Amino acid sequence: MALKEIKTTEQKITDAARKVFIEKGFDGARMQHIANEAGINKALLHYYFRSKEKLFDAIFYDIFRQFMPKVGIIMSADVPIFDKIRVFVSHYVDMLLNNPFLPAFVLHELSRRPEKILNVIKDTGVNPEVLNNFLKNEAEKGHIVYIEAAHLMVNIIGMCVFPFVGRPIVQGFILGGSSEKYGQFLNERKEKITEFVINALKK
Amino acid sequence: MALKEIKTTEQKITDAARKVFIEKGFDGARMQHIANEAGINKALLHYYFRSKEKLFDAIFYDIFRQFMPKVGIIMSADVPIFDKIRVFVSHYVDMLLNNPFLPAFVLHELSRRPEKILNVIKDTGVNPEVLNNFLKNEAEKGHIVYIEAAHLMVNIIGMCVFPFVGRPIVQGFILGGSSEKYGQFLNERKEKITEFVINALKK
DNA sequence: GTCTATATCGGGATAGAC
DNA sequence: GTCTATCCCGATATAGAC
Repeated sequence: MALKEIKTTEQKITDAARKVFIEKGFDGARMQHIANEAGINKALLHYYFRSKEKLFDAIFYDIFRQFMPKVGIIMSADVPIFDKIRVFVSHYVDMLLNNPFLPAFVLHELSRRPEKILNVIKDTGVNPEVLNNFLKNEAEKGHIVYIEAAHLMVNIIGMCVFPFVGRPIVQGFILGGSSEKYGQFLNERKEKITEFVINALKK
Repeated sequence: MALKEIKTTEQKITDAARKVFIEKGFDGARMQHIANEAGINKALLHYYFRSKEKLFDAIFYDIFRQFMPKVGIIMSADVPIFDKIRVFVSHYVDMLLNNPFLPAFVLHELSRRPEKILNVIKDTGVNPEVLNNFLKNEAEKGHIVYIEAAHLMVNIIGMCVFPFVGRPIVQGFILGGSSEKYGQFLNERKEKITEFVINALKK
């Protein structure tokens, strides 16, 4: 964000909505709260977006895109497989560190209203076929053991996402409650995940 | 459930509450809906449990316990490490297959009200120290590469849970939308996860 | 475009009869 | 213990002045 920027009212609203929705979820969010956060009043929300639902839709797509890993882009780079993985995990975990509450929000809203995904399937495509062929190829060359793209992707994303979406469990149970330990744990994740995945793929 | 069982009203209520809360989340659930599901009326809900919040608390602990992996029990069995992992993943994924919407619910509610975890920290302890010592031991014997218990557990749980909590994404994007493919994918998970983890731990 | 005031309704909670 | 009827607040949404 630039320093002297002047936000339009619409931007103020969407910024506020984004924040409150992520924090509270659709059902838990209050229009009043969003208005306060934006420094305006409720009526204006409805002037710009006709309903809570429409306001939600207006922000959800962007949030979803942010959550969706940029698998395609990274995978198409012309670097060895292990480097691809390193780069992907590093980028993705960085995004999560900057938006720690994003995964819980996206996953919950999608679970509650799976239809929403239809509004959102556009250019967000992941195309596992490309990755699949690549993996097959690498396996034939003997660089890695064979694994289907879908399973590999779900494995990696699951490992990246869980510490965030399951923070209370990880911090409270696995790490004994300490918030410092949790921070430390997160810092180690990138490396640990990369290591783990690469080991799993080695012959 | 036995065939001729006679449910007490309280059981009818908690069963209904469990179902509706898991489906809709706390904020999305309606007392009316729960009453309908239980075949009674709203007033009776308040007669048994004084408030929505208290009703929620009454069911949440059990659900949470179900979600928490029984790491301790399985890990204390006197079998080789790879068998432990096999058994754990198998048990845990089976539970998820039987309760596919449970993880999204638990993770969302805990994220929204992390204090709730205090009500729930009782005998659910996981004790990673035991597992940690075990892993250290196995590593020293040269059976596996060393890995911290916390990271291993988070890795495994993340891989198990993500296909469920992220169903719309997995099915919609990674698998192209087909619900058959998704079912097939789930069936493969147990084996794929076990394989992946064991490979990652091998020297 | 932005505000205040208000309509409208849904949903949690209670009163009270049976 | 279980029901019907009702209270009452909070939240979305709209009307209308400026």
